[in-house]
Amino acid sequence: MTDKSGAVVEALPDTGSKRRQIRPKAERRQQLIDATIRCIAQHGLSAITMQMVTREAGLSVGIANLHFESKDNLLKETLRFVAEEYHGGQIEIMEGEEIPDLGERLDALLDFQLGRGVTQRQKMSVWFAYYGEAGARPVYQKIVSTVDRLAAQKLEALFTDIIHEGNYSDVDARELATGYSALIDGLHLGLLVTPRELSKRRARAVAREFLRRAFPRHID
Amino acid sequence: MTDKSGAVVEALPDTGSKRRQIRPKAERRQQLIDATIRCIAQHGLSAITMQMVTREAGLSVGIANLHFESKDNLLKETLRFVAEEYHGGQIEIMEGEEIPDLGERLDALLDFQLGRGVTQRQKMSVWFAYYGEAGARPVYQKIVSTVDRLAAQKLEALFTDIIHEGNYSDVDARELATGYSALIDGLHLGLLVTPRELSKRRARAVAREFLRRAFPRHID
DNA sequence: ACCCAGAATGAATGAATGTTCATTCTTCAT
DNA sequence: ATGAAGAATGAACATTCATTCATTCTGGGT
Repeated sequence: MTDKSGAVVEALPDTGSKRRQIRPKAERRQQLIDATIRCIAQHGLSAITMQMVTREAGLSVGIANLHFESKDNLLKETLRFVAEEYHGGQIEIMEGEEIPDLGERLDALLDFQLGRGVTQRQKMSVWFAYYGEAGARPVYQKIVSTVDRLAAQKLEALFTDIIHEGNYSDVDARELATGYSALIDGLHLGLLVTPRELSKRRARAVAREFLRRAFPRHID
Repeated sequence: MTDKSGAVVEALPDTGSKRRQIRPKAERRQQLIDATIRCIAQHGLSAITMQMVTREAGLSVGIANLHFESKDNLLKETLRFVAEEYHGGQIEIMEGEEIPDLGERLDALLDFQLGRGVTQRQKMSVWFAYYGEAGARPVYQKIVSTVDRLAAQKLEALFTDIIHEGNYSDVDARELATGYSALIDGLHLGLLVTPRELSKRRARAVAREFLRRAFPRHID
């Protein structure tokens, strides 16, 4: 009825192609997940809207409910993707036989955990946005727990190997693995919330020092 | 017009007193902040509504905008309160001369950081809910940074004293303080997201082991 | 060249939410 | 006892958002 607010939607300034394109379902899903990640990083999980995400993806609003059945589901799948990407990368390094030397493998792990890919603000924002909601949403807890547990086991196994190889005494692999994981999480948090106080370089130095104290004959 | 949905609001089941009460501004503000904390813990920062908060506080909806000018402001003030409570508690222990022995002071700090008060799910949920949004909201970053910086300085000072007293060599107070803070944050995160994998007891053991490695003559 | 399965669109809808403000009520100084 | 200051209320309003679905369009198979 109200013609007053008839703002003309004439501009699709971003994507040059106005032509409608049909693409396979898997591709569209990934496109939407990627857009969701960018939106969460920029606006936060609580401010995100479907219009925001679909516009970021260069698609129409209806498509989100076509490929994901609801906003809730899109957010869930996005978390699953990010979690698997992060933990999958870790696991690949830890169990990969490509790096025979255990000390070097540790270094590679650290590089991955505090390197370019993971510590991009975008990824960290998404990561902690979900952690923030995890207290109230068991679904999120479950998704993270599942992949987290496997990574923790692999880390413990790697530490056990190193302890054996270096004849380190007075060191508990499980406890050390818990501590190292927590340290990395905490450093990510510091990089996100107080980037002024904690540079990426210093974060790496701190983590490396932790490992050096535990495994002096493998690091440095 | 629609009489159909005329649900009779007859029940105020929670608080027995139906009588309107006038209380000083400061008290009402705290009442609302406390209710906000409980709501965030239970429903998450992104699901919170003003009706939820004011009902939890046992007050009417209008009062929130009377004492805080907007929802945004209420959330901001709630973060400020939680941040100051946590960091204030730490600082009090660290600079307090009540505990002359430095090793015992460290232990007291650890008790506070991983003890009953702080690691209640309620408080942790709130803490990380805001961290999650910090990436997208500079206001939150600033509030946390301000109090965080002071606590970091006090911790570094305490570590410096301990290093001096114990003649520890090959230890950098600043780096160690960064690592310890990150470790504690990471353990809080673990307690929140994967409580099944990480018990409070084990979290304390992990943190204590970190300190013991650094200051063996002060801890244990 | 033609057709049609189903991918993509976006205006419309209804529900939910933050904010306002006219009104009611409480308290206390007088 | 009385009046005024202002604390508290909650129905009403305007806005925003997730979801729907009638319609349009595309591309491959024949």
